[in-house]
Parts: sequence; structure tokens; C-alpha cells
Amino acid sequence: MKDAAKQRKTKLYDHLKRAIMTLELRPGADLDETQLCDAFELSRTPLREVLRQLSGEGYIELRENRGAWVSEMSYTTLRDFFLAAPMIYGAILRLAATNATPAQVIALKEVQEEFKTSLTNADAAARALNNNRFHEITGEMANNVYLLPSFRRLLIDHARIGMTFYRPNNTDMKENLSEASNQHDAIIEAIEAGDENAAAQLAIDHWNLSRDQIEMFVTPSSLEIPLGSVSMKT
Amino acid sequence: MKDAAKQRKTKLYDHLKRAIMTLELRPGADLDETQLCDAFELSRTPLREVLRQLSGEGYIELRENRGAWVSEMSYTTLRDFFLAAPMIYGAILRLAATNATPAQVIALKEVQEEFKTSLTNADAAARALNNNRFHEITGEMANNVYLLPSFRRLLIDHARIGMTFYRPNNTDMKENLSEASNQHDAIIEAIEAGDENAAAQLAIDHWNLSRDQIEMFVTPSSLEIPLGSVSMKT
DNA sequence: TAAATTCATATTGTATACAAGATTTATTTT
DNA sequence: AAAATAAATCTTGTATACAATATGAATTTA
Repeated sequence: MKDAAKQRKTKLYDHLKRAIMTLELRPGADLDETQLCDAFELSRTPLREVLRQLSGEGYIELRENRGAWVSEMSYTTLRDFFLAAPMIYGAILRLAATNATPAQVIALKEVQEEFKTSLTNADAAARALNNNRFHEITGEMANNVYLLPSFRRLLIDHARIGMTFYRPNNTDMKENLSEASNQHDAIIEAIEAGDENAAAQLAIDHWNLSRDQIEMFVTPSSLEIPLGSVSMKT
Repeated sequence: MKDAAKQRKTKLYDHLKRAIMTLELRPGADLDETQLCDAFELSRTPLREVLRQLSGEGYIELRENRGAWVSEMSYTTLRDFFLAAPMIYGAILRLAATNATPAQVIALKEVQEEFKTSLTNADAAARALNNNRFHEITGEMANNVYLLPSFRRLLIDHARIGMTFYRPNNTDMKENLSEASNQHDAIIEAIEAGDENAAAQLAIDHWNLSRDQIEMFVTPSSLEIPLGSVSMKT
């Protein structure tokens, strides 16, 4: 059995996805072919195929004779994100509530358990990846080839946004996370009950919570300094 | 200047997209690497990169050690299509009405003129491609990275559905087409006026018309044979 | 010294050869 | 003759060598 090379290929593929979603590879980071070849013991041919695929899925961008970069994230994309996300995810959860198989519901519950345990741990990356997996499963449940491309693209940046706008030592943020976990539970319930309207509403709530998190990040909670004490001297 | 190979590469890429959308390459058709290499004077390395990219965009599917196939179309996907299309296209036209640049509006009008002329010609493929280009431009206007992946995927099958469910000698079909052209004009108007609500409504109307066309195909107009004349003998 | 040009180096793109896997044909066995 | 096995063939996947392009350093020119 000599599929060792193929294993290395999928390993590279998984690694890059993971590293990009967790911001280990930052938006705009340059991907060096020879370096990756050495690291994953692959020749450039299969490596370049992986890069093409990742480009198709929106993780990276390729430019003629200029190599590969991790897809950028700007404030413009943040706006675009919150325009598209509630609509797409609403449709995804609606369909998930209609189509989910019992096996898929079990898988979803399992991932949610893992997500919950990763809440207590400090590892933000593991949390983001579990959260990502949770939503990916709802996408599989929805099972609509036309919605999935955009949904997958959204999930990439959802993970990256989560990593960007999270302060672990902020208590508001922690509460926000446990609320997200509660919403996951409610989503599971709605899907299991086949209640598509509830599921669609939860999708919107879930993104609103996500937006709140960003607001918390941008607008920190008041430092409780009364008016009149502006000057640092005196 | 020795970018001849690169030209052949994009030529292959364009050809495959075109051939798939016009059903010259039918859903499920097998893509033979060596055959394509010969035809486009390319080695397998760049060819396979093109295939990976097309796979990412939803034109074809790749399976390990089994080569490439043109993406399938089933009745299931038809249902999925009409579930997703009005929503996505509604959002696309809404954003197009908000964001379109004057240059883009000019481009859209040009393509619409070409579409109109292709209505009188009998060439269904040219018509489908012009129609496709029209909608692609609206996608460029909307300019939202999260919506475009699904929108592009929809457009592929929109072209293929149009090619499948069209009977050129049916007068109802012809009327349907000229109505589609009128809707294009209305879409241009709404975008130019920045009227996002009108644009969003037109998106829905446009898909309803598309669905009507399929109904016409499946349920042919009555043959006007009176009751009692069923038997062919006598 | 600053700008422009040339040369050297590094990176990306393509072709070909070979390896691994799938498929078909031929042979053997029952 | 039908099923099962083995061999040959064809297709897909990977590695490497080379070509083309981009980048950066060194040199020249003003």
C-alpha cells in the first residue's frame, strides 16, 4: 500500500485550511511553494493542485506568476459578511430542519459536546474549529449544492472573525460565548423537531450575537471613569 | 513573447465552461485527459490545474483515481435550484442597484443588446451564453464575495436548464423569451435608478418566468383533439 | 547621490518520465 | 460454459528537469 503521498497531500490540505481559519496563517500571508514542499514532503505538482483547490474554496488567492496568498479580510468584507450571512444561514437551517437525518443529528450533538468542553479550555483555535464543524454539519443537513458554496465561504471568515474579535479576559465575551452555545442547543432542538421557522429565526439571532461580539471588541465596556476626570495629570 | 501556452490554457478553460453550459458536454460526460491534451496542445500538468479550478467552480467533479466528469443534473437539483435562486438573485440585484458603477451599467446594456439580437437568431447556445453574461455582470455589480460563489454556481445550471427546457418551434416559448428580455430591460432600469426594491422583485419575477418555461416543456399545450377521437385506427 | 540599466537569483509555469492504481482481456479452474 | 484468477493495458498521480517570468542586487550613467 503506497498511498503515503496521498496522505501527505490531504494532510497539507487540512493543515492549510486549519491554519487559515485559526489565523495561524494571517490574511495576506504569502504561501511559499518550495517551503511547503519541504515541510510536507511533497513535490510541487500535487502541492499546486491543493493550492488550486483551496483557491476555488476561497481560502487563498492565486495570481499569475505571483504565487498564492491567504485571502484578505477588510472592513468592506466585514460589511459584506453581515449582509449575506443571515440570509444564507437562515436558508441553510430552514433546509436542515426539513432534511436532517437522524445520523446527522447525532453527529451534530457530538460536535456540540466538543464545542462545550472547548469553552472551558482557553484554546480559542480549538473552539473556533469546533464551532466551524458544528455549522458545517448543518450545511450537510441542508444539502443544497447551490447554497453550500457561499455558506462554506462564509464559514471560513466566520472562524477568522471569531478569532480576530475575541478577548478571552473580557467577561462580556465569555457570556457571549455561552449564549452562543445555548443557541447551538436551541438549533439542535429546532432541527430535531423539524421546526423550520424556529431554525431560521435562530440563524438570525446567531449572527446578531456574532455582531454584538464585534461591537464589544470595537467599543470596550466603559472604564467607569466619571465625567470631569478626563485629564490624566492633576 | 512566449505566453502561447498560457493562451492555450485559458482557451481550454473557456472552451470547457462554454461547452458545459451549452450542453455540448452533457452532464455526466467523462473528460479524458489525454484527449484534451492533444486537442489543446497542452501537457497534463496545466490541464489538470484547469480541471481542479473548474471543479472548484462547480462545472465538473473530480474523483480520486477516476478522473473528471461534467457535474450531474437531476430532478433533485432542479428543486434545489428553485429554492435557492430567487433568494440569491434577489440579494444580488438588490446590491447591484445599490453599488453599480456607470461603466458597469454601460456594459450591462451592451450585453443586453447582444442578447436581443441573439433572440431573432436561432442559435440557442449563443442566447444562453449572452443571458449568462448578463447575469454575471449583475453579479459583478453586487460585488459581494460571499454571495458570488453560490450565484456563479446557479448561473451554470441556469444556462443548462435553459438549454434543456427550450423548444424553439413552440410559440409560447418564444413569447416567454421576449418577456425575459423585457425583464432584463426592467432590471437595467431599476439598477440605473438605484431602486433596490424593484430590482429584488424583478429577480423573483425572472425566476418565476424560468419556472414557467419548464412547465411549458413538461406540460405541452393541448393538441386540440376532441374527446372521442382517441383511437388511431377506425 | 539618484535614477536607470544590466545582470544574477529566485520563483512560477510546463513538459516529460515514471509510479501507482483501475480496467479490460486472456487464461485457468471448476 | 461460468466463475475466478492472472496478465496486459490504459488511466491517473507524482517527481523532476527545464523554460519563462518576476525580483532584487550590482553596476553604470547622469
